[in-house]
Amino acid sequence: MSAGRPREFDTNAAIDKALEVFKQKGYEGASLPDLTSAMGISRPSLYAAFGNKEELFQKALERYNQKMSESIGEVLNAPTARAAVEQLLLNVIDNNKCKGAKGCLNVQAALVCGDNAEGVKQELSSRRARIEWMLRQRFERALAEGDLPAGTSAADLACLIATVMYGMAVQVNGGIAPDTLRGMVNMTVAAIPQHASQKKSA
Amino acid sequence: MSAGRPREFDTNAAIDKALEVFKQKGYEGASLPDLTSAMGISRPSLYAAFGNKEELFQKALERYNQKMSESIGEVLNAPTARAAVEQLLLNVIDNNKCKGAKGCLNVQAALVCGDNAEGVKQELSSRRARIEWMLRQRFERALAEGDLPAGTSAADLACLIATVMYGMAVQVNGGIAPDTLRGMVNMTVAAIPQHASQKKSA
DNA sequence: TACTTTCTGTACCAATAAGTACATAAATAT
DNA sequence: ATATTTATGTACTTATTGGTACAGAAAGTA
Repeated sequence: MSAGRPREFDTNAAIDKALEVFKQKGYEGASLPDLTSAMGISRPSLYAAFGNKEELFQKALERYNQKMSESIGEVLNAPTARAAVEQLLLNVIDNNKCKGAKGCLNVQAALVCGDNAEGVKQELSSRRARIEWMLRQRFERALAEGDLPAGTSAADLACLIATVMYGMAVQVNGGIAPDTLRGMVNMTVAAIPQHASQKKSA
Repeated sequence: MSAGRPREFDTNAAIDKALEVFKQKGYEGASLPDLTSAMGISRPSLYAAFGNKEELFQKALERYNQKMSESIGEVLNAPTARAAVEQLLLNVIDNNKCKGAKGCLNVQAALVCGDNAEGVKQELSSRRARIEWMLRQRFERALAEGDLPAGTSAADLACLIATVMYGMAVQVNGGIAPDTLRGMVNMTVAAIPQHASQKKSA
């Protein structure tokens, strides 16, 4: 181990605590006292370990998106686009059932902000775009495999699913019981184009 | 006219200016200097005329939702649920084509916030619920009229359309070109249940 | 004209924001 | 044991936040 007094807290655990605060209050709404008290460390320790508030946020954001990408990547391995989307949206429901901050960091951390946080806002927008791109890739594959009917726009479908996901983040953030979203998830899944032969009657 | 020096600015015009700022930067992100400079009035004038920042916001919010309700109410007069939804979502696109702050005040003004703004956040949530309720009412009527197939859940459908609307707010706020949303609006409209006899082939 | 009422602008206040200086504590390296 | 390196906690600084006191200006009323 390198010389010097060892850090008394676990860096990743601290980041996870910070992530919760950012998710709950947003980037700007999370004050330094909010963060330090949740992380259980003093202000100078935070600065020593993470640089500053924005760098801390970026690290939390990176961690969040790493888990997110991994989870989505797994889900998109489902055999059909339809099954993948269903699991994707049901996961959103599940992830918001456990106690803790509700919603999606990529959506709500800085949807709007003061001038100082414009950079953060843009970063979030690009993170969302990345996820939308994953969806699109999956749908293009489905199209190539004949899983989705020819003529379907992978881009439009990806946009729809992403849009529904963002909307779900707003809904759960607003306090809706996650399970209440089940029905609308089913309708969304049903909206995915399929070949006439696959359609089941109501 | 009542005695005393007359106000040198138009109250409603000032509120509209404030509304733009709140839409762009959110309730907390909009600083007093941001507001006063946009409104073209001094800080004490703002306080004299509107009370304080939160009251000003509430007035802006009320104005926004008044226009919103009116517009949605009109759109929902369309003969079918499907036509109503289509126009509703196309209006979202149109409203974000003109320059100015993008998105929806009810969604982004305080999706997350510091402790002081919890009240505002809740108010926004209830404003959204009110709009969702309008949708639901319309769908229940459609159900009663046989416009929507029996067995359709008006609540779930209202939830879906509202969720898509919120998601669209996130999308346009993130900088997407409004027209890019056209395709996904079409898919959303196509997702509205209809009788088998009405379905047109792809 | 004098008086009252209300608005406007400068200049301020207390509270809080993010960020840091510095002395001290705790570890490793020699 | 001593020196070195790094972490910690108290206490501070500067900038900005929302909010206000107060003097002066502009109107109506008598």
